[in-house]
Amino acid sequence: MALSKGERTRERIVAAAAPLFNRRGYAGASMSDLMTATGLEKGGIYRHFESKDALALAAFDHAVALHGQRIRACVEEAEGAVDRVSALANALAQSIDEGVLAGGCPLLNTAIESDDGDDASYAELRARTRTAMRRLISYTRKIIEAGVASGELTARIDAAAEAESIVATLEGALMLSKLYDDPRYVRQAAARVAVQARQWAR
Amino acid sequence: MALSKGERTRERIVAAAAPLFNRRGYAGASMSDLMTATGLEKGGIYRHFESKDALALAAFDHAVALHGQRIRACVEEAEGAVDRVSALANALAQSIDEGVLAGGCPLLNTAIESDDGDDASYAELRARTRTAMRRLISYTRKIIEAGVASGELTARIDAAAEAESIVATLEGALMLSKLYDDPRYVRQAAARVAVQARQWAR
Amino acid sequence: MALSKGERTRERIVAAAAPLFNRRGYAGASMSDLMTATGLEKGGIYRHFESKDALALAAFDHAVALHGQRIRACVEEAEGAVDRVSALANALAQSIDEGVLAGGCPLLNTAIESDDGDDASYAELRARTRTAMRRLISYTRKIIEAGVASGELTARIDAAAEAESIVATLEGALMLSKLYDDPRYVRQAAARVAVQARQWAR
Amino acid sequence: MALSKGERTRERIVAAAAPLFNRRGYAGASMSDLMTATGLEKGGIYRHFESKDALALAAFDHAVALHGQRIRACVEEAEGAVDRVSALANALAQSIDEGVLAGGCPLLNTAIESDDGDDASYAELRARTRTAMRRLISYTRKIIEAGVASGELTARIDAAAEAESIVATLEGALMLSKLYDDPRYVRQAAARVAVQARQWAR
DNA sequence: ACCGACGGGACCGCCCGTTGTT
DNA sequence: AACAACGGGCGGTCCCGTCGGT
Repeated sequence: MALSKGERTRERIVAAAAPLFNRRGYAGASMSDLMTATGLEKGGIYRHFESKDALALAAFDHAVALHGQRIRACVEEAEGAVDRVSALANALAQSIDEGVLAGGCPLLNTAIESDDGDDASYAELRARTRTAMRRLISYTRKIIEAGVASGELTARIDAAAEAESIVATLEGALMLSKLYDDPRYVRQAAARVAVQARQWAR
Repeated sequence: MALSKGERTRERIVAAAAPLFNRRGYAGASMSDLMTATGLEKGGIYRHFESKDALALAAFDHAVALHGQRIRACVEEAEGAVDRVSALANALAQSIDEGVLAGGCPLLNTAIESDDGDDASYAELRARTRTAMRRLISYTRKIIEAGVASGELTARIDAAAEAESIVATLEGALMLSKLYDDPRYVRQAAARVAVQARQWAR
Repeated sequence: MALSKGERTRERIVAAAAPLFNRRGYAGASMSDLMTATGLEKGGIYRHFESKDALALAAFDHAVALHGQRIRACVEEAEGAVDRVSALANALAQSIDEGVLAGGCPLLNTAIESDDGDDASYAELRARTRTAMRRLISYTRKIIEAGVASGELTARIDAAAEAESIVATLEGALMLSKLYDDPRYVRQAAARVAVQARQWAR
Repeated sequence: MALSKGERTRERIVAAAAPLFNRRGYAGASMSDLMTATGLEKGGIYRHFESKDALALAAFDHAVALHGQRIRACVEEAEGAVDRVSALANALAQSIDEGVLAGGCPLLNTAIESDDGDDASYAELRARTRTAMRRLISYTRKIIEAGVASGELTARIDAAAEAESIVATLEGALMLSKLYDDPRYVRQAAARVAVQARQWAR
């Protein structure tokens, strides 16, 4: 399918910018960094994005899309709610692996960086983070609800609350794993989520 | 009074800088911000700190100390492992309340901001965050262990793993509450931790 | 035309910076001074030089090149060792003339300013000054040696020592002329050098 | 004899400031440097000098006095114009020795640093340098004149011109010795001066 | 007599963004 | 479509000097 040269360049820029923003943060990544990462001069970048903010948003969307795709891919390989919940936990846990998206889970990073209520330039980034996080929680909830509907999981659980808890636990564990540069924390958290899912199945 | 004028000013600066750094991040808070926050000119600040980095570290230590004191105070009011674990969860959950320390839990914030391995200026901040987080987890573990030792809690649990899980869950929930500006997430997480602690008591 | 716009601007900056550094010294000339001298904003200058140091080095090289060219031009007009030595002395003496290079002999200035052993930022400047001075002395020596070889000058003189002495005398006299804003000292020194050269010819 | 405590401190400051200014230059030595060199706080220094300029002038005078005393002491040990001229040359050559006055001959240094005609703050320093240099040349001239008057030296020489030439040569050689961190240049220059003085005696 | 606290300003370096120019 | 040149401004740091205190 035909992307024009300009569109391909745009994609290249976004793909190069995403890990950079994810590692250094939106404010921490400079146009200089982006220039070296993309191999383009400033003019070349500004041709495709009207501002650094606009590029940051595109890069964030790209990162979130990658992140979401990987999670959905893992989940859809599994069958049944228990396995799917486990798969989702494992997939989220893999966010720390370099190679997936350098810098870890973009939702976590952006949620923390863009939390300053005053700053206007973060508003849109924050809004998108909220939406993406909502989607992640909602996706988790639907997996649980499907399990309940099919009878695989007990009806006594509150799917919405459990979904929030799962995401919170995993993101918190991701933070610890990043802090200590040690995957143990997320792995353990993912294992716990899997255990709990199995308990819901009894 | 034991503090000289300079020492008092130093404390004032640190006290004013701590929430600023905690909200805007270490890189995001500028010396200009610090000047307006402290009411001092740049020269006055640099009299007490040899660099912005040094001030940031002092402010971080201050924030962590405040954070830790508040938690310990809550915990020590409670009796018994179950209540103490619940108290700790509630105390951590209060980190989002403005008024305690604007900007939320400093450990969470710094862990995320200082995660770029390359940056040399973050190294010390990161090291201190690790130590402080280790202490928080360790403190939690000791509460559980004391409960096990006294027979209040079942010996079947792995205190270290549970402590890590509790902290991860609460920090992850703090992130969600900050993202959505809604205390619901942390409150729910704290409630869950309390429920689980009660289950260990049976 | 062989120079691009950027290269021309770079030359303009160097040409404007050279007399400024030569007059005020490397540390004494500020970026503000350079901005007004070049008519560019800081951003425009930093486009062409990565630091003030780099610009200072380029300006020094430029000054030395100008200085050397003028001397060589004077010397090459003369025939015979005696006249050439005299021409070199006169050319060096002209270093004080404003219009040639404001601020006097760059070798003298830089040798004095960059003499603090501790300062790292002066190291390269100092190294280049040494090289340039070595070249000046060496150039003088070769003129004398050529005179000896052709039989014009007596073989009893030590060309290397005489070259050093000539340069030392002229530079010292330049210093006096600058101090008193009076060309008498260098003129007299140049005259002496010429007299001595004539004595070598007998 | 009785100097008050304040006067002694003042002397201490000047003695500590002199080598510092001589090495780093007037502008290059900061009040911070002076504080560490003197062991005093800023307030302690400004109690005795109304400005950095005033201290610099006092330090310059001190340096020049030291310098002059050493030279006169060397000269007065010698008898006869030839030996005295040689002694003066040797004494001046010793200016490069650390331990005498770190940073070399203060006249040379100040003459070069304060040569920017525009700068008002250098005016007084420059004026004093002129006076001190005039004195040095004049002192040299008088030694020669005394030799002529006593019949030790030929009357065919122009004492004033020879004095200027001697000082110029030695200062120029000092510059070379400082540049290359090699006493050879000044030593050779001093030897040449001695040889010439002996020729005047025939 | 000396210390310590602070102000206000200048320093260099880097930032992001715009505008000609290939 | 991309580069290269440049503007204007803010970043942290260090400067010199004053002034209240001891």
